[in-house]
Amino acid sequence: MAVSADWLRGYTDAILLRELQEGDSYGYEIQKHVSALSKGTLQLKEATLYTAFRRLEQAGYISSYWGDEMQGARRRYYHLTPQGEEKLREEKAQWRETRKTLSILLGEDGYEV
Amino acid sequence: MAVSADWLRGYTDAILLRELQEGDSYGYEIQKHVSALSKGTLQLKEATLYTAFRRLEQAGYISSYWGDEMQGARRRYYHLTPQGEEKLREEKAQWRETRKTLSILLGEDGYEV
DNA sequence: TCTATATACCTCATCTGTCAATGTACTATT
DNA sequence: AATAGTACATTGACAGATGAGGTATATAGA
Repeated sequence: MAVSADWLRGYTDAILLRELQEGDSYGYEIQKHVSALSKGTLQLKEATLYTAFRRLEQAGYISSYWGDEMQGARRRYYHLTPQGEEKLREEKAQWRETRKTLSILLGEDGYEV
Repeated sequence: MAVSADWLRGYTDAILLRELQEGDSYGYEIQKHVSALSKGTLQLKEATLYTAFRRLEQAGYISSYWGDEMQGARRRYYHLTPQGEEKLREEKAQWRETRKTLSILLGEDGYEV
């Protein structure tokens, strides 16, 4: 079952920041990695991906630079800034809270309703 | 920590359907109940609540009727339809999938990254 | 009596993130 | 020459959340 847009909204930023925590990377690679990690259930669309990168860079959470590929298509690499690391910590805390709250509200395992 | 808008988006419908699974209810009561269950971390805004009711009724997932209050403000009660029950099952399955996927992507407890 | 608070519902304009569609450009394979 | 893969980018449309505003009843307190 695929994870749809509305359920994804708001998590995109956290996912991208988390990916960059493993080291600098670029759009296409991150897209493939997320797809692989999620076993294909989450397919970040290109437009979503690049809009998110713009947003995150504008906010100072990531910075970017062009790779020096000698052959093949050019790549824009992204780097997690200290503010981005802090933001990621917040987003993860937010996720834990949301997960707990929704599990309660939807009546899931281990949480009393 | 409060659950913010973007993290909530898309879950509203599921939450409301789940509330109605416990029996017919009305906006104000559901709002208070959700707030209590979530220990105040999730405050459904009125506008969000009522637009969601419209959406759900239009889709056939709930039906509504006016209560016969003899005193006090009038109440519009909502009732979960069979289609709504089915929809709730789907939404809960979707939530389990989303929770699993995001826990993996954000590198949480028990899931390897 | 006047005021504030709680109950209870409703609508509209605005904002924001997602995404289909479209475009550019290079490389490798058939 | 055609097809597929890599890689980035923009734009307009769409949908859900919400601030701000409005309506109405009931009760408690100054």
